Amino acid sequence: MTRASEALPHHSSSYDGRRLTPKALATRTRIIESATDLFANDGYAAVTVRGIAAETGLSSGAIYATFRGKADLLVEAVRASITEDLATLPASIVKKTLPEIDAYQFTISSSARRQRSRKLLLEAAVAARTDDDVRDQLSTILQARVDDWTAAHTEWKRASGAARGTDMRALTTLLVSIDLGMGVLSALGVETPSPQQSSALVLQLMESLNTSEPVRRAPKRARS
Amino acid sequence: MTRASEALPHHSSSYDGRRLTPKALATRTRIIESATDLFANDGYAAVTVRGIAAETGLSSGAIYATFRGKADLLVEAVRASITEDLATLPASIVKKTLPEIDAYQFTISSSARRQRSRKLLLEAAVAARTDDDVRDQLSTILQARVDDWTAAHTEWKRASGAARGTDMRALTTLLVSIDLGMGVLSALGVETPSPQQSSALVLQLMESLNTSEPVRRAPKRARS
Amino acid sequence: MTRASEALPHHSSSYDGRRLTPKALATRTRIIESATDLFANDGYAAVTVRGIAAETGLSSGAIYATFRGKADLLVEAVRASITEDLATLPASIVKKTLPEIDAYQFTISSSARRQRSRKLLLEAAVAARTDDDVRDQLSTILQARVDDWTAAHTEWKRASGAARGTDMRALTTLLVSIDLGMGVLSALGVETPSPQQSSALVLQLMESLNTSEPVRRAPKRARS
Amino acid sequence: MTRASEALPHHSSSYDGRRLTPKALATRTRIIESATDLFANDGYAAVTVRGIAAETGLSSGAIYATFRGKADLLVEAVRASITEDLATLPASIVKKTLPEIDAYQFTISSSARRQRSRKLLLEAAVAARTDDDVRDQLSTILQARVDDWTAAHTEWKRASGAARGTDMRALTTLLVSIDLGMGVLSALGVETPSPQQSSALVLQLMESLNTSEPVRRAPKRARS
DNA sequence: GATGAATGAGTATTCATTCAT
DNA sequence: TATGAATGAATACTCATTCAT
Repeated sequence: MTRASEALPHHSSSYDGRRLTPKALATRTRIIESATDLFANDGYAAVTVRGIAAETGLSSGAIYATFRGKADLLVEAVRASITEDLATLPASIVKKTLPEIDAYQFTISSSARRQRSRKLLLEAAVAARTDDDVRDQLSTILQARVDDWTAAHTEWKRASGAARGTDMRALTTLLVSIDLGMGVLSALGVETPSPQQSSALVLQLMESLNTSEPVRRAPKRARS
Repeated sequence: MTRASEALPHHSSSYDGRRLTPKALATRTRIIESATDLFANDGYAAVTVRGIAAETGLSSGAIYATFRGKADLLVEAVRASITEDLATLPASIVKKTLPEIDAYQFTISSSARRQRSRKLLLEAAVAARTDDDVRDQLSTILQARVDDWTAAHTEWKRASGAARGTDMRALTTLLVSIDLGMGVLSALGVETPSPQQSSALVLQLMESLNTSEPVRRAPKRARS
Repeated sequence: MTRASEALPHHSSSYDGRRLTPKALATRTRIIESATDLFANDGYAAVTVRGIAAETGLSSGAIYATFRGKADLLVEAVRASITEDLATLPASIVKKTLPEIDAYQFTISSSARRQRSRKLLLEAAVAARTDDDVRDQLSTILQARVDDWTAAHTEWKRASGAARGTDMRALTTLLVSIDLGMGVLSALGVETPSPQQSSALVLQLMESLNTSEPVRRAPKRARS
Repeated sequence: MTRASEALPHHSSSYDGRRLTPKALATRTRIIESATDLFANDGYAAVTVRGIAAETGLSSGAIYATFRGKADLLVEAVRASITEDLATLPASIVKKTLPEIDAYQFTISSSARRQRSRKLLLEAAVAARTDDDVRDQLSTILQARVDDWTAAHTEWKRASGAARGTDMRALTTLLVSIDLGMGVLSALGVETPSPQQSSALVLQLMESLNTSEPVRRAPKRARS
């Protein structure tokens, strides 16, 4: 009876996709794409809602009919970006060993897509520091991603018998950190290693987990 | 595009320290300290020049007598923070091996000082993305630091004969990235490994550079 | 200056009721009812056309099929409210004397219906200050009501021989003013007299018109 | 030590006047005067902060250096208006009896000053309905004024022995209501009595309190 | 009749920065 | 050096209204 559907725009944008007119969904997608580009290139703070609207070919009001506001848009941009990232690898995933996959991530790390994603995450991190709501949402999204990746590494550990004594969550987080950290350095104008170099180092780290004793127990004579 | 670029006669704040009355220097230091705290805690964008002034016990106008503007203040805060970071370790540097020092960095990575520094750098990175002038200055400051650290690793490589075939700049950058990347994850509300875990992993990576063949040449059969 | 003045073909909403399908009439009535509630409770400025639509179970577009716009809705809400007010008393009108009726109005002045009406009129008054079209329409509606009431008092004066020298329009207006003025005070958070007290004072005023000489002629020695 | 004086603009504007640079005070007064005019003439909702600034010959930022915002400005405008109203009568207050003073208020009720004040109060009342903070502040200001006036009437009652059985607060509130109510009618485009007529009616009401028995006790046979 | 996606004008508010004192 | 009053540009967000379907 109460068709509050219009008055209170869905705005639970967190998971939507269903319950949206095809038209509305298309608009939503278009807006997210524009927003992602702008946030990543110009920086969250410097981007204007009007700018996003213009880029999308809409009026600023249209943005607010679909998203709660600029912050919500950022969160959704991150969500979409993460989702897309995951959907991008599959092709080679089955055929290689996990360490190779990890290393592969760095090989492609200079691709436009990956860079955009990394920049976006950087902007999101800073926005999250000030906006609790953003932080909470991003936390959920990203933690889930790390969890998935951790599970993959745990499975790899079990199957290969490698990395005895190494915490897979720590390892996974560290790998993600490297990627993000390079994004920070890059933003700061510091030279970062080439994809090949990063990739090689990461592979080396992963390999070392197979052979060497867990460092933890005998850090002093580890090399003897 | 470059904002704070107009050269005002009385401050080339980039390298100052000389040419300032003790009183002025004290004021300058106090301002930087307040600014660093605020930028790190509340975020660069959210911090107000007036807020910094208030925190320091000055009027906003007084800030502009010492710094070119908010952006300049950020750069100087980073410079001071970096300088302080370096001055903090020395004590133990001579007595341990480089890998242990690297690992040590992560051990103390949860100290208030280090966290503040990491947060500041995160804010700086994002600000640098929008402000070319900031980026240029920070680039110089940080590149120098990485260079120093790289030199230390290169020396270690030479002395220990370890890490054949590994690019020391890449390694150094990677180590710094891990630290910064964890700062990003932390800001995003994602759990990060404990200092012990990070430290152990890093040590393991460093150790592996001694034993194993350089991964680069034979990535496919690296573990055989 | 006159905003809602453009004459759209299908609604001269001013006097409608005829020329509408039963269904349309029902919708119209429902909308007015919702609008009245919202305007009175939340204030004209704070109420949204979409909010009214949602409350009514319609889309905002539907409102515009029936009313020229928000302002028109306000006018119609007032018209309906006034009409209803008049229809509410009749029962006792014949049995009591006019002064008693006047006093009675204040007795019931705290009823939900009366309060809503008073609040609506307050909002309307302020809206009318800015919107000439609204003002003109409300003026017509309300002036007519005061005229009716004035006529009743004039008849009473003639019949009872009371209130010699007193202008009945002035008296009527004053009685209405008291009611509205209390609404203003109430909105301002100022305590207003109880219905009993107001009622008693009004009755006393009316009574005084019977006994005392018209004050007008001898204001100076009035109390001697 | 903390000179937060600049960072947190005084903003306790409620009672200020002291602790303000002469210059600042002058600015403050000028702003209030402009705001009062605009609010009264164009209506609170229709008035723009920029408009007030322009009228005052300042930038919009200057307004916010002195007032919390538009709402605060409204409250202060009312406070100033009330204060000024009180300061305007004194001349004749001592020489006349209270009823005559009450009546006098209506005589001058068409003066520009009084009209402006009444319009302002009307706008304030409507704003108060939506903004609790405004309501609370206005409530305090106006309640105090009614209290003062009530005290005067109570004293008059005691001294003259008049108005036995009549609640002086109720009477006072009613007198104020009449004034405000006429403002509402006027805004609604309804004719209001001339100052003379209003004045005469009020005087008559007041006089009746002297002679007649309190209506309260014998409402039923009041006309017999 | 109704829907709801889209418009786009309108505005309060913030804040880095300047400058007369 | 310091103050703090003043500037004025910049922007997120709201909402009455329209119109293709």
